[in-house]
Amino acid sequence: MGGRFSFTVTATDGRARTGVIDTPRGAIRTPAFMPVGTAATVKAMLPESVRATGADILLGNTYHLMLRPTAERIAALGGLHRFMNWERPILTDSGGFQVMSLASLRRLDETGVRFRSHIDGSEHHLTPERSMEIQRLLGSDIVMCFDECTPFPASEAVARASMELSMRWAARSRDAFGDRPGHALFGIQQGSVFRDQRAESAGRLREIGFDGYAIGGLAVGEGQERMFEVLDYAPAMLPEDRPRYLMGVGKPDDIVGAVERGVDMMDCVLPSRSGRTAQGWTRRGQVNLRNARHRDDPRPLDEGCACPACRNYSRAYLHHVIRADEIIGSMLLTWHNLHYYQELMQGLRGAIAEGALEGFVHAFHALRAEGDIEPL
RNA sequence: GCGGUUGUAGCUCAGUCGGUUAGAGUACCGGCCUGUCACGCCGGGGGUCGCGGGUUCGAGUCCCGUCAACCGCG
Repeated sequence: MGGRFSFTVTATDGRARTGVIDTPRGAIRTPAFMPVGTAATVKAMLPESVRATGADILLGNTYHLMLRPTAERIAALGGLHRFMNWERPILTDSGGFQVMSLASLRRLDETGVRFRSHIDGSEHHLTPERSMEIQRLLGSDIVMCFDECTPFPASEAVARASMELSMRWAARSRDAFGDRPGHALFGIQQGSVFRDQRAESAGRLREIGFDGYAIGGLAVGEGQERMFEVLDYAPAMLPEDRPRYLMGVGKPDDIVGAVERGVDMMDCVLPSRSGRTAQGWTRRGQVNLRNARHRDDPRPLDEGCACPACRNYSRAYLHHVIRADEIIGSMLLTWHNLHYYQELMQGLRGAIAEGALEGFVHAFHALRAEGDIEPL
C-alpha cells in the first residue's frame, strides 16, 4: 500500500496538542485513544461497534497472533485488517510488553526472547527481526519496535541495562523494518523513572530516526504521581513534529493528565477488560455494576451518555446480566466504556482546539468529585 | 407396621482412630484490574453439626430415644 504517513498538529494549548495522523487507511484524530484488540478482536465487540464509539485505530498484538492463529496464516488470509474486518489503521505491539508480563515463561538474551507458549508449551524465539517480520505479515500500519518493558521498581542499574538493550533492539528493528511507504515504525523510550536515562533513551531514538515515538515502561505500578513526574519531562525529549504515544495508559484521569503533558496517543485494556469485570467508567468516576445498590435502579448508568447501554438499558438490567454472567453484560458495559473513553478524547481534542483545556480539565475533575449518582 | 439410608453455612457437600476458635465450592456483601496468560483476581460476613438425653478429660464423630426426608418390604 503506497501513500503517506504524516502527522499534523492543528492546535496547541499549553503543552497539549491536537491534530491528525494521516495514513493510507484513514485519519487518526489526536489525542487518540486506541482500544486494544490483542487477539484480532476487541473482546465482546463487533468492529463496526468499536468504530461507532469513535475509535480511529485499534491495537493488535504480535505475541498473541504469532502463537495463534500465526502471522503466516493471517497473511495468507489477506492480512489482519481483512481477517478481523477492521479496515482502518491498526497499531501492533511488538511483544515487548510480554517480555515483562510473561517473565516466568521466557528467557531473555541479547538476540531476543524465547517464549514458552502459554497455549501449548511450544517454544518461540522473538527477536527484533522476527517481530518486524510478524508485524509486516499482519499488515500493521504502525509497527512498534521490539523492546523490553522495564518492570517497576527497577534499580538505576537494572533500568539502565534494560533501556540500553531496548535501544540496541530499536536499531535492529529500524534496520529490519526497512523502507515501507505508508507504514510507520515507532521507537519506544525506556528509562523507568530516571530522568537522565529517559533523556539518553530519547537521544538514541532520535539518532536512529522514527515516524513516531512511544513512552514505554510507565503505568507498571509506579503510581500516577510518579508517572506524571516522568510525563512532566519525557514528552519534550521527543521530536515535536512526530506523534508521541504513551503506551498502556490508562484510567480516565491518567489520560487527561497525559494529554495535558503533551501525549498524542494512548491505548489501554482497561475500558474493555473492566467492561467484562463489571466496572463502568463514567463522567462521575468508576461504578461497580455488581454492587447490590443497582438491583432495583431503573436509571441508566450515565444519564448523559448516548451509548446503547445507557440509552436502552437500566442499571438494574446491567446488574442482572452481569451477575447472571450473561454475554450481553460484557457487550453492553464494554460498549459503554469505550464510548465514554472516546467521548472524553473528543472533549479533549475540542478543548485544545479552542484553547479551553484548563476549563475542560477543571470540569472533568469537578464532576468526578461529585461521585456517582445517589442511590435510590 | 418392619428394615435401611441420609440429616453439618441460603444451596451442594467434605470432615481421618473421638482431640485447638467446624471446612470447601457456590450464593451473598465489598474491593481490584493500566503496550490483555484475564467472562479474571482478592477480601469479608454467614453454622445451637435435625432435636433430646447419655458415655467421656473431651462428641459433628460413639450409645439410646425422637423427628423429618428418601428407598425397599409388607
